[in-house]
This record gives sequence, structure tokens and C-alpha cells, in this order.
Amino acid sequence: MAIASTMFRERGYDRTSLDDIAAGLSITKPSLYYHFASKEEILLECIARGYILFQQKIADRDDIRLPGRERVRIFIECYVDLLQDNVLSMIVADERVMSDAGKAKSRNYKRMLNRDLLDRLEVGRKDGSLAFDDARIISFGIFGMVNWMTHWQSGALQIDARAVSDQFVAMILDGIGKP
Amino acid sequence: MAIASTMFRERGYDRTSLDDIAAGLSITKPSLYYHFASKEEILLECIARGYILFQQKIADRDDIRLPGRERVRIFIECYVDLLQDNVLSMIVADERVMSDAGKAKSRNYKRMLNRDLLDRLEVGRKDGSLAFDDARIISFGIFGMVNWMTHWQSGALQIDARAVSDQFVAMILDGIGKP
DNA sequence: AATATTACCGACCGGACGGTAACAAAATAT
DNA sequence: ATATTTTGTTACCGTCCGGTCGGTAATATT
Repeated sequence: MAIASTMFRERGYDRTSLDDIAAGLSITKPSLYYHFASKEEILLECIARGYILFQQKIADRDDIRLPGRERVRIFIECYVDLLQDNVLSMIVADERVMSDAGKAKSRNYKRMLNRDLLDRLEVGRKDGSLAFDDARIISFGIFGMVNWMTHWQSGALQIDARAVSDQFVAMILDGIGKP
Repeated sequence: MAIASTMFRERGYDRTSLDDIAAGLSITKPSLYYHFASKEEILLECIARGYILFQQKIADRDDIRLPGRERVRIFIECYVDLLQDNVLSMIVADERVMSDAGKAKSRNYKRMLNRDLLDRLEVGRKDGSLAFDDARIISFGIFGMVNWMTHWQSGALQIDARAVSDQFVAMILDGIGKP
């Protein structure tokens, strides 16, 4: 499962054949079909596991009493961390190849993640630690920034995960413009 | 060519067959092969055209005398604009399916684009209108934020392009944190 | 000892896709 | 008018891939 997750992230869902996954597990394709009903089911399982991992990671560090600004920071740091560790197939999953049912499930995970960030943003807006116009656009921007890290592969990402999330957070919170 | 570009952006390169492209042009696949040597060549042509369009667009608005901060803003606004108009196949092009030669060409365009933004950032740093740590990370962050818009498709992107780039720019330059 | 259940395999199917060979019709040049 | 180049077409090939079929060891249950 973790292997499939890694392969999906490295080669992309379409270009990872069931034979590839099976080979990675030292079994054969029909054997995969004993455990899973379809390729899509494998993907959905990967997505679910990624989401759970994220939930666990963030639960460890989260504190509801913190100002929104800090809670956004925590979200971003956890998210970057998980991306670096090759999990979160959600990002690689192209809904266009999925069945309606699978699409719905996948969207649901994305929606939950987005809702979490949106909530943190609104908390910050209310407690005065954040200011922005449309939370949805900000949220999309943040996700995009981080999700696109999956496209850095090979070459540029010699950079430490901590440095990345630090500077992303700095840019998001304080901006790069000088007054 | 513009048709291929749009199709690549909408369905993805892999899932756009040569028959699809040919049908979109009301011709047949072998006829495509009269004009292009391979599917990859079509993609590369799309990438090149997208780059040229970007160059034209930004040349219209650019002014070397402006402070770096403004020149970064212009870059982002032009980039968002072009993305909304379905051009820039560069983003959709997954280097993993390309030949070494194609990969090199594709990377070259990306490199040029990245260099342009990096230069603007450095100008801003020197003239004091911008402040940041590692320009590469900032640049990647900005590209990610905007590039990821291609994944918004269907549903969320009811938002006007201008609103998006305005808020992206606001977040990048001023941040969303309150002092 | 007989019977299920679990976990796996080799061989194959049908469809899609990139690409090609051989040939036909316009368009253009002479 | 004829020859030639440009731009198409129909029909096909090889390959890859998701998925299936029938069968087989090994382990657990009765």
C-alpha cells in the first residue's frame, strides 16, 4: 500500500501499471485483484491513508487555543512535511480518470482538507491575527504552492523540507514586499 | 495547434489521443503525421507557442524602470491571465513521458520563465521594494500557486481571473498576517 | 481425513493508442 | 494538359494495460 502510494507519486497514477505495483510487492497482478477490486480502489485506499496520516500528524501539534495565524502555520508545516515523505496520493489523483463514485470520495477528502484550512483562516480573521479578502482564493493559493512541490522532482528539491515550509509560511503570513 | 493546446490542458497530455486532436481539426491521425513527426513534437510546439504568447503579453506591460515589486506583480498578472486562457501547455507537460531531447527543450522554457521571475525578484531585493530569504523557494512558491490553478477545473473556478491574481499578488507581497 | 478459506499464479482477452504503409485527391507549377 | 508536390485517407501493426479465468499450494476448520 505504501509502495503503491510512492509509485503513484513518483510515476503518476496512469503510468503506474498494476504489474508495476505487483512487482514492487513481489507478487503478480491477479494476486492484487484478490486484495483489491480495481486499480481505482488501490488509489482510493492510498488517498484515505494519506488523509489519516495527515490528521494524526496535525493532531499531535495542534492547539485550539492558539491564534489562527499560528494554526495556519501548523497546517502548512504538517502538509509540507507529509508531501516530502511521499504520502498524500490525493494530489496525484486525477479525478478525470476516476469513476463517479471514486471521484466523489476523492473530492470528499480534498474538501475536508480544504475545510480545515478555511476554518483556520477564519479563526485568524476573527481573532485579528490574519487579514485577507476571499478565504477560498487564499486557501487555493496555499494548497497550490505546496502541492506543486510534487512537480519539483529531480533536480531542484535539494532543499530541506524545513527551509521550504519556513519560507512558504513567511511569504504567506508576512509577504515579500517591504512597506 | 491552439486546439491541441486546449485539449492537453483540459484532458491532460496522456489522455489526449492523436485521434482526439485530429478529430478536433476535422482531419485524421495520419494526416497529423504529415505536419508533425510525433505526438511529442506537437506538445513541444504547444509549449513554444505558449512561451511566445507569454513573452508578448508581458512585453506589452513591462517597464524596466519600475521597482522590482511592481515588475513581479506584472509577471504574476500576465501569468494568471494566460493560464485562464488555456495556453501554457508547459505546465501540463509531464517530463517523465518525454524523450531526453524533448525533456531538455521543455526544461529550457521552464528555466527561462523561472529566470525571468528570479530576475524580477532580485531587482526588488536590490531596490529595496522586496525582502525575502531564498529567491528560488519564493519563485517555486509563486509558480506553484498559479500553476495549480489548472487543477481547479470544474467547480471551484467560478472566480474571475482578475480577482484571483489580485489576491494572489496581495498575499505574496503583503502577506495575510496582521502585525 | 475431509473441507473450506486464504493467497497466489500463468495465460489470456479486448480495447486503446502511437505510429506506419500504401494509396487517393487537391493544389500548384510547368 | 500534364507532372508534381501538398495534404489527405483507409487499413493495419505492435505494444501496453486493466481486468478475468481457471487452477494450485498452503493453512485453518470441522
